[in-house]
Amino acid sequence: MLSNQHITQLKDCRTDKELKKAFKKIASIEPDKYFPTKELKELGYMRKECVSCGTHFWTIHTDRKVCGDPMCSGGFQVVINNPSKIKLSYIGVWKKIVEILEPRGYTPIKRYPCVARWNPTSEFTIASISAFQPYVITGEMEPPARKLIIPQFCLRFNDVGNVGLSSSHNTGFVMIGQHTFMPPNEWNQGELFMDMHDFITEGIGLSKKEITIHEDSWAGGGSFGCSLEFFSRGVELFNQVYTMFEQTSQGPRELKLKVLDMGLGQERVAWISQGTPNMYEAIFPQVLSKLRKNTQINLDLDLYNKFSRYSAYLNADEVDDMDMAWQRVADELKMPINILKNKILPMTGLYSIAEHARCLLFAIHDGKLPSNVGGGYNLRVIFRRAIGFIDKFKWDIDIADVCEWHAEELKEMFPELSNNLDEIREILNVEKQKYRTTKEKATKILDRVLKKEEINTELLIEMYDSNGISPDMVKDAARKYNINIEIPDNFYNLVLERHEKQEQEHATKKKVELDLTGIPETTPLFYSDYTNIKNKAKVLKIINKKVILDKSVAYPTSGGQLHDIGIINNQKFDEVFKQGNHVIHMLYENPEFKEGDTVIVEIDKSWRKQLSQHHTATHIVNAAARKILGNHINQAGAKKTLKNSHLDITHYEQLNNKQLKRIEEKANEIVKLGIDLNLKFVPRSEAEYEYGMEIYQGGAVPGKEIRIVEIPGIDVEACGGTHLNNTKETGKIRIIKSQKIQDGVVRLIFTAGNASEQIKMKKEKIINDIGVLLNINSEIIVGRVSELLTKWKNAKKSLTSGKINDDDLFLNSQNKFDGNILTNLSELLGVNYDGLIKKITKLYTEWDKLKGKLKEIGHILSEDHLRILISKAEEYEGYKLIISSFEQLSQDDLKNINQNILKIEPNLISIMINQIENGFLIMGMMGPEPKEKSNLNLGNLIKNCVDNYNGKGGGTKDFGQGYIPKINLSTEVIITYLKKKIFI
RNA sequence: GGGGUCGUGGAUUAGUGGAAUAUCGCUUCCUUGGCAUGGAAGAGAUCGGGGGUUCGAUCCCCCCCGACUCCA
Repeated sequence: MLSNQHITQLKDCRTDKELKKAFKKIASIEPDKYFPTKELKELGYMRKECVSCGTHFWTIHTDRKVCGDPMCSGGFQVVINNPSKIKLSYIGVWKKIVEILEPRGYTPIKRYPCVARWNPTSEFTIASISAFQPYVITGEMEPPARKLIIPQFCLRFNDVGNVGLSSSHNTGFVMIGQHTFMPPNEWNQGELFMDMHDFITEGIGLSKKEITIHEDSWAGGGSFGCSLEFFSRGVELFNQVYTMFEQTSQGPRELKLKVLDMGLGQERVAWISQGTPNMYEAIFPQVLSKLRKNTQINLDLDLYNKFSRYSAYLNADEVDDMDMAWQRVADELKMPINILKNKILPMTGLYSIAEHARCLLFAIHDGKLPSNVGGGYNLRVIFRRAIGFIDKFKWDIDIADVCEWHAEELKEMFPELSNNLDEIREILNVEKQKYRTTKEKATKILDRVLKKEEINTELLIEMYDSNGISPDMVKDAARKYNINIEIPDNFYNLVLERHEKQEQEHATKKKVELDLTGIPETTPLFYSDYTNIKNKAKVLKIINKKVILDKSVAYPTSGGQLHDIGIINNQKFDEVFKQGNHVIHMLYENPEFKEGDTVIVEIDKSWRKQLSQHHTATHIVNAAARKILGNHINQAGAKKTLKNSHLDITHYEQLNNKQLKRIEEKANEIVKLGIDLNLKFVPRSEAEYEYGMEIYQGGAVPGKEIRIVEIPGIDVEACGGTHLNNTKETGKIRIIKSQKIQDGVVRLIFTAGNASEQIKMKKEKIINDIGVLLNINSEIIVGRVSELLTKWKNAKKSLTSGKINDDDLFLNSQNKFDGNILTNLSELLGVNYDGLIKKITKLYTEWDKLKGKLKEIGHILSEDHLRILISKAEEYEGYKLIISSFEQLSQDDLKNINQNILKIEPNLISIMINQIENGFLIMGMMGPEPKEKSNLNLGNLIKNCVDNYNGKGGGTKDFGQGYIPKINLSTEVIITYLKKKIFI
């Protein structure tokens, strides 16, 4: 179909963008070849070129000069003289398309989740075709039907700022897809075009004179084709993409499977059909009427009617200066900007709340939680934007209520949304609480900063980036202090620049790949029975110590499960990994066999068993967590090693010990039930149909046939790992700990089988060791350690105060404790299990030393002794000056003694020399009065002194300390030197 | 996935390479018939945990734990 000349033109296109551009040009030169021009002409359309933007378009108006784009044709004109003859409700749109297309051979199918677990390239479903990406498009998977229509709820967050403000933006919307997957000989472009054209004219009742059709092209993921966009009154109703070609290294060629991708906005069609002032009024009228009842806001639909024609001017993406844009709209409407804003903004707030609530309802229902990272962040942003409006206008609205109203309004079309409203309410409550906390924190920070610092751009960026305080918030808060804040126009660009700079510094490493061209793929033998640990195989390739066989039982690291280890002909391999579908065994030493030889592979049985136990346990824990915590639990990641396994689950808060215990109990119940696992390969579409999209817990899985791991009645997942034959073989599951690894994701770390025994023994050993250390029974450990901590603190205090309580010198608590000893100690001491022994040992030895020290220097610290020292004082500038000498004390001791002297007589100067094994410590302090008035600077004096003897030290005027290393020197000499310096 | 900020008595926090701030709360006493209040004294800080650098680390460096936040 493509001419040689065009093939040459397209061949060098490397990006989708280049492809799209090049192909658009080619198609526009020969429209008859690529577009259904025959049908268009028969319908009476004429081809024209827009004088404004140059796009080729089709119309039945002989005198029309511009295309249907709102920029060229002057905004939306949906409301005045509404063109639609048939009024369709929101759900009515779907019903109507079913009514018209089903008899023409299209199968209506259920929507896919808007959280795209099956798709490795995208987190959210962003278009109806996403449901079939990538595997249907690549031909790896059969579509549910070759000709179908689907009401697909999609999420797009790139235009959040425009929602509510413009009359037609959404973060969540239904794209009704018309899709066909056809070999070239069955491809009938004209028919596909006519089906939709008939829907528009017959189904919605738009006359041909209301329709403008643009020629365009499309490219994505290496495929490309041309497309027709249908416009009416400035609104793009849908885009019908005919994907016919693909780009290969040899150049472009016709696809074996031609894909029709038609996406029609259900919201837009409902809008144009009803001719409401904006889209929102058309799509959720019941929710809006409830919101209006709650808020009692004045509705000026007539004004909105006019406003909506110009709201495209307020597109935040294209407008630099928002105030100017508002002025422009105000000018068009010939009214003062303030009045316009006061009337319109509450309405836009209400629309935003309604729209965002609907999006949250779908997204959370489909398994995404608000979070500070990943796609969840988008949910947080829209939630906070909605709450922002509620706060701003002081409305009494609970977003969870709004979600419930949506579920009700959508029940006929999407009944599933009503299933877990309570859970969604709880999730939103937690999210609201987080928002409140953050906002309070922000207020505090602002208050502090405004009192103290000058606000510059640098600080604005800093506050936004690390505390989420937007410049607008700063401006608001600054008003109270009568401070004017300058916000640069390009503020958000500055934030971006800052990120780019930081991110550039972290370049990523690229993986080295082996050249395996021409080598057959390895047949995996690890899918059937995990106890199958040995096979005969032919050596296909040897690269250094890397061995590739024709088939192998050895499991390569994948799906979060660690590889097997074992032997090939008595030679050890300690690593197995995968490149494509080749399994590569990494030998310890150079192989003694050669390519073409027949060898025996055998893997380590207990290693394999432990990993299988951990893997099956992971599925069990996942199911248990969902049973205990709710339907919002999905797997967000997992890793199984020999030592333990961890499973990341989507949950909105840290788990407490009680919840962990319940999950553990539930998991062990499942183990005890002794359920046989069902492992099988099933065609993908069959698996999805039978078990639902929840099977993709571990993420996307490639292949026409996918392996299903089923624990009947408990859990079904698409999974390639090694699994047990019966849940009983898992052994005891122990949850070791949980941690929140990011907002909305909690990690459960647990063990199964022998690893559980190891953990149990390890814990027992720790408890035993502590018992031995303190020479007590385990039941009083907690009481005793807690006592130790208190008495350790007290003893430290005794040294500074000089007051000794004899009770602190003995440990005698007999308090019994019957909870989890290690958990309790961990919390008490602020260390994890592994650090317990070390910490307790440290506390004990320090306390023991302190005891000794108290006995030793108790008399030094006694008031009598200190008074004796004071009585030996000399006079310096009218103050008492003490120079005293000690032996074998620590720097802290000197500090304590000095402090106690100053407690008795605040206005004196005290210098101490302390001889220790490695030399001398010097310390000096003075009271507040000499600090104020004396000429003596202790820091300088001591620095001078230690410098003189090759030591080091320093300090401030009223405090100095230093160290002189061991040299042939005596305390007296130092004292003499000091005195000489003081009394010059 | 990539960055940033923060972690100091029960709460909110100041602070800095050199003896750990303040406010609220708490305890006791005084004032009053009692309460609110007022006055006085006092207790309360493993400066998130562990390493390192240093004569000296709450402060600087590294690792871990926890909280928050921005971007894709």
